[in-house]
Amino acid sequence: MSKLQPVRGTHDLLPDEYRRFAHVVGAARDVARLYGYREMATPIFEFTELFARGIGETTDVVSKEMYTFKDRGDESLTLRPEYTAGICRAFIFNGELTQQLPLKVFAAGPMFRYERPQKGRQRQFHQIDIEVLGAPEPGADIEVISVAADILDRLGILERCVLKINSLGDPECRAVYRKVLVDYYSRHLDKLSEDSRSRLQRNPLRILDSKDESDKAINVGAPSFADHLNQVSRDFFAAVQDGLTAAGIAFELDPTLVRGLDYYTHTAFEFVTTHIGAQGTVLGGGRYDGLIAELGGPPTAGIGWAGGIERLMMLCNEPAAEPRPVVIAPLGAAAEAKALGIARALRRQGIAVEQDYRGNMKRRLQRANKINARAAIIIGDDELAKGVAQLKDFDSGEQREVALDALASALKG
RNA sequence: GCGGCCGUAGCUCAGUUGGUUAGAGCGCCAGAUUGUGAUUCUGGAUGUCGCCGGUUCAAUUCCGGUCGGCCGCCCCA
Repeated sequence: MSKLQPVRGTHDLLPDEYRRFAHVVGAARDVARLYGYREMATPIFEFTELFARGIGETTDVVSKEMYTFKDRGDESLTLRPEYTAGICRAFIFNGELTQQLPLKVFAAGPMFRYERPQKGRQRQFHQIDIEVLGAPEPGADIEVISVAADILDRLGILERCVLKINSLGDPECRAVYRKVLVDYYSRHLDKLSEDSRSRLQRNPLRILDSKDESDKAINVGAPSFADHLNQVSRDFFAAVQDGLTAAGIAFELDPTLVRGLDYYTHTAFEFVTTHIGAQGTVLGGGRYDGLIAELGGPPTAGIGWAGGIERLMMLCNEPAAEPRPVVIAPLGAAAEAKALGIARALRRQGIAVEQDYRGNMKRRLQRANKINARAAIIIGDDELAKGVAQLKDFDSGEQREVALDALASALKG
């Protein structure tokens, strides 16, 4: 038993659950397509260097959560912990992608992070992802958030989520603010929690969001980022907010919203919910104008987000039931052989038909009922001789005789 | 990485103040005569009581470890 257990933080997606998984991805894919985003995929592992440089050496994700290993050629590889770096790498590497900007892509797939699992947090988890490269305008921020809102809406969960946005400014004013903040906290070092003291150099903006009571008290007097945004950043953030309002997308300003990946600039946003436990961020992202240059590409603006498929699954209601199949139930060797051809002809017309491999009439109808079939086509020697079948409707229980060549229209009507 | 709770049939759970064959509901399987489901009735099987070790005459029950899940922190999707 213990040997057959999946690795901690991973799990099997059984058919019922996979159906909901596919429902989430399908909805996202459909909406993304409506906005002109094209789907693509990048490898599940990359050179470790890509993530170390892209995400930031000091971030939690890079410093303690990556699945990194050496392959047989002694290369250091890492299972991707997020999608953005890989897509930016592909953008830089594949010149054709740089020819028509902005590039708008949709992607989905597994991500890997060595974290302590709990509800909504696995070591292998799955994300849907949207990126726009080569668009420095606030219109891209607005659009990308709009795609997200529409996906959540299509899944029926938008009203259970709140959109929080913040501006992290450009590198210039962020550096200034960071310094001001570090100075402020340094003056209150003795009252800071242990967590926050370690955050002070690594990611001081995080302290603003601390849940520690003592930290909260200090935060009351902390300098605010809004006061330190330069004019460019201020204008940009205002344009994003105006656009969201114009698009009819509700949002809340959250000055404590700080994303943990180094590459973010300007807009940061999250759709959060209180319905699925502590891991309430269902989708989040932001702008990363410096990332592509940092990775060695041509200076190119970027913005995007990732959504946690498992978290979205927890929140959304059951997808529409699948179409009910028809079961073909032959009796005897001759009918069984004939049924194979009949079933195939019906499937070619788009009718879902299932045929058991064994069993008498009772067993076949029992199984038909179990798989929620809508009808059964019953064929024995008598029917074979007359070129007909008994068509039994499971909901009404009624059964009637139908000519074999009229089966398709009878089942469609 | 830190703190806490939990682990009994496929599922949801009860139970043993340590003591013969560990239970229920749902589900599953088989029957209620010849080629007809679901409903009803009758019968049946569920299981190393997560795993390893310790204490004990005796452990599923107590203790330790381990694996896994969950809750909070951290972090994030």
